[in-house]
Amino acid sequence: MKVLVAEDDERIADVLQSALGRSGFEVHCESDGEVAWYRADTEAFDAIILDLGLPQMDGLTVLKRWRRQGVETPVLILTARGQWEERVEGIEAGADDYVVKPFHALEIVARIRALIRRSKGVATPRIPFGKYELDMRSMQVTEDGRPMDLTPQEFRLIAYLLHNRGRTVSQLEITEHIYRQDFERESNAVEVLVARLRKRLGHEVVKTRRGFGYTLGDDY
Amino acid sequence: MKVLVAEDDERIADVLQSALGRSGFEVHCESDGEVAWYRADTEAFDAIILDLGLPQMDGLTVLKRWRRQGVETPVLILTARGQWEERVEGIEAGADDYVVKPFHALEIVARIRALIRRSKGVATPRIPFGKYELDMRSMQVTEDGRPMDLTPQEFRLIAYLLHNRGRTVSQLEITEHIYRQDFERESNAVEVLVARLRKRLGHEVVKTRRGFGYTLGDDY
DNA sequence: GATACTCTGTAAGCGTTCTGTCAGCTTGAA
DNA sequence: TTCAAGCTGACAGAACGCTTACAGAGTATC
Repeated sequence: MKVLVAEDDERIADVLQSALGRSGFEVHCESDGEVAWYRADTEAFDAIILDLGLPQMDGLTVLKRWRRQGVETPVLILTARGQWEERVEGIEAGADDYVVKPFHALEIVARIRALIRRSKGVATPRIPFGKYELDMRSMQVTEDGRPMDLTPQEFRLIAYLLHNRGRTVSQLEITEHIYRQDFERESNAVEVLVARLRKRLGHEVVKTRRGFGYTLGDDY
Repeated sequence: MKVLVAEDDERIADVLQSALGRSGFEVHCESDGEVAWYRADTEAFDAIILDLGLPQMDGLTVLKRWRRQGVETPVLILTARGQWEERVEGIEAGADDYVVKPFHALEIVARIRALIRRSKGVATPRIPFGKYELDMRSMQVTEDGRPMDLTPQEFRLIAYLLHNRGRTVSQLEITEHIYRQDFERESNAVEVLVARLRKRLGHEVVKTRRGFGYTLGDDY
């Protein structure tokens, strides 16, 4: 699950990033309102955490523009204590939930989970695929209930594929989502990783689309 | 889709070329401002990525000249972190979007996609045609929902035709948009490619206009 | 600390698929 | 009917992805 955190206070952003990251979310932070707007306009996030007091373009404006352009991603807004007018405006502008600062990071995690669950119409922390099941909370894949020992990289790959069911994801996209930013592009690391994942879960789990990338197999 | 990358830093140019190339774009690089200006003035690109700090003729000048001469191709400018004056000037000079260095290559790809989508007036990344549907995001063509396995080149061709619905596109134009820069012009590769696409989607999908080029079939 | 083990990226070799080339054929316009 | 434009099938080189072996980094164990 990919979450966008639009927050200019670096301390808060760090706390959110770490809390969400530990809970298995892929977190992307932006501190500038206009940049945040662009990103959610061009990339598919599963949820957005939006601070209303952002530089360049304030949160409310950003939110209104998203909704006007058809961005339906659930948005949780952060407001300062006592600013109830902001909350009202936020909800009217299309926010799905709000949290008042200061907050417990875990509360945010819980609410984001709930938002995503509602928006997808599914209980998301556990994703079944074939005879397997991926559990984002415990960061494990189980086969008929028995836990399988995937390596961290393997887990990230299958999680990413499962979260992008029905799409074909390119090697480049995989690289950018599960590797460091400065990662060597000409390497065949992704191919090797796919091979290793297949060795564990069966060859059909990941389907190759030559020249395009990879998808989940038809039965998953 | 043909994209011009005007960037003098060879490392950055390489990263962009590879990222865009893998995402199905036809990429042409120029490191010199004046040459870049000339190319976009004389050739039809679908989008341009422009570094503002170019030798010979700086990016802003290039951009202004294009706009003055009626070049309407969407332009995404690259600026160094913190140079917000540059961004403002760029937007005022007619840029459609900007990205701050350093950036994720995939972000550029997403934004270029969005720019092209907007400039062509195609609201959604999914374009239905007959019983088929083309999805630019997942890079797939589906028939009644079932995915078809087109090769990368076949996919680029049908995508280009769909983006130019109602027009007849010449073989030369196709060559310029979906092949490498240095591609041999006397080859009959386009004819072969059209034949292969027809074999997959049915003969009527692409109509030949002898002496002029190809269009989508009447029913599409 | 030494040793063994796991994880993960690199590199080389191989098979498969893709795609441009070519030669011969068909089609359509004048 | 003629002839250039376009079509088609065979082929071969290139591109792409898979596999395997290996090595360095990190971690656990004693």
